[in-house]
Amino acid sequence: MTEAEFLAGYDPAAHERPALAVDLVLLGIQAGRLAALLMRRAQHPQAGLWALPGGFVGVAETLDAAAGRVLRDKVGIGGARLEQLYTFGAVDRDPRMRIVSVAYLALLPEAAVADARAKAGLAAASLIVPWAGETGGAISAVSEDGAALALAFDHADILALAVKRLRGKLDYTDVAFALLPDHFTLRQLQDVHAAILGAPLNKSAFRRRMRDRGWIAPTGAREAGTAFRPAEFFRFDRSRES
Amino acid sequence: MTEAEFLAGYDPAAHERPALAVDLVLLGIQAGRLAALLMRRAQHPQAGLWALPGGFVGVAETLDAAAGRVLRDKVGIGGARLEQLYTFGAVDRDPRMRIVSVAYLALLPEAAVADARAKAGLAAASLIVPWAGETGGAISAVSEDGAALALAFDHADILALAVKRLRGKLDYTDVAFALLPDHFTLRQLQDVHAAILGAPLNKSAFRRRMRDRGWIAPTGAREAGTAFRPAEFFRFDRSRES
DNA sequence: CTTAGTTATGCTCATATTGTGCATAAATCG
DNA sequence: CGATTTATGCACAATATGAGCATAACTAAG
Repeated sequence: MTEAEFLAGYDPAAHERPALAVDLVLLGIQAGRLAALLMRRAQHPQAGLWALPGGFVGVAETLDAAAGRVLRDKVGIGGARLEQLYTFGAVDRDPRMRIVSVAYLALLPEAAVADARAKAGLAAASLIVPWAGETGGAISAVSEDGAALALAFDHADILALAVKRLRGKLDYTDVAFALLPDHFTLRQLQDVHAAILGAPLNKSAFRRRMRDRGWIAPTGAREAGTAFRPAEFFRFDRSRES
Repeated sequence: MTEAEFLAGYDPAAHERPALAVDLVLLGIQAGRLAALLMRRAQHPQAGLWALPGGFVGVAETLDAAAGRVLRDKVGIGGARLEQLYTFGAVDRDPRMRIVSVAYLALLPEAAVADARAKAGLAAASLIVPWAGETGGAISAVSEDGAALALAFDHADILALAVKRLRGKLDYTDVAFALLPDHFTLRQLQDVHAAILGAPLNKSAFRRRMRDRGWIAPTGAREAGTAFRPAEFFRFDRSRES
């Protein structure tokens, strides 16, 4: 049977379908560390556990649109860089029914992290991002007092994949700039890279590499109020992005 | 409203849901070039156009399982390396109804490509993989007589993304070995890389890089029947994969 | 006003990786 | 046996990265 025959003979209404949802991994920098924004589940199942914001996909709604709607309506953030991550389809990932979830990665500038935390039901969890060898170690979420947070459903897997994806794209895409304000110093940029990788970086080599790459342009402005030599502010030069 | 409230108040049966399908991009090497296996659509819509093999996801079936089932039942290949690629959710991507499709990448060794072509309804399309700058140019499919193939639905987008993903993973994962037989020469390995990248590679540098990486082990065996010095066969050394 | 303290920035040198070319090896074919 | 062709290893150049140091620029303490 060919695909065409199969599709022609298939009555979609006759079969039960999985439900389709989107889940958002909101990542940002907080206090110099990589942090995720999580919601505490108030009801069963998995009441009290921490979960990614999510919602079902409407029948006339794009996946990207569904992710944007969740970001706007549930997290209260208008714009952020959204990127599809992976689709999770384990049969028993939700105990209520079969839900296939398209995970999205949202990269928030530091100011948006603070904004979002002010909303009800949202809390930031610092992420422990160890650098255990090339591929990195296990990622775990801890609250501000250092206690490990239990995540609902398969959301720990989703979170771990998000951090790994972020790491992988870090040095050949512009993801780091999405976590920074418009103007930033080279040190801030380096700190973001180090937070994502979970490892310290060579200062000279990092600066040289970033400048040679041509993605950043000096603004001429300088930091103020520091007790030492002020650093120059740079901005992301989108025009020279490869 | 929190996520928990939303989910609790949501009656999944009350809303119309998108249908969920998987589509398979079958990539392999044929005559030294990167090729995709496509099916010609026999019926409307888009009759006569070329399409990726696909099928709907059962309500009690994992996404990976659905992809494996399509590979087995529609393509007739038992085992191949399957990897989730991206989920396509444009509202009008299928004119019949709303279908969200999880695209999978299947990497076939050269022998499996020939096997699969013997099955009814399957044909190989060579892929034009130009190297236009860093990110690569547009990917197009051509038949063996050189004519461009028109692809159904959004399958050209899916195909293009598959090749880009393959390119991106080429030099830090073992994807190339999935397209080769168990024993291969360094030249064969280089040809696979060149076919995927759409650009020639420096021979000395490539050999040195591959050997230094430690992923391949010499077998001691050599080519036979060549009109010149025979190359040594290597095998992929999975034990030293990072 | 001077000096200590701190970080920014640019420079140099050592090391590692990659690009490039060449010499030699090993097979077939005339 | 010599011509031809590709495989393999080596040497050198060019580039990228790691690491450290000298100087600059600011604040705060004295």
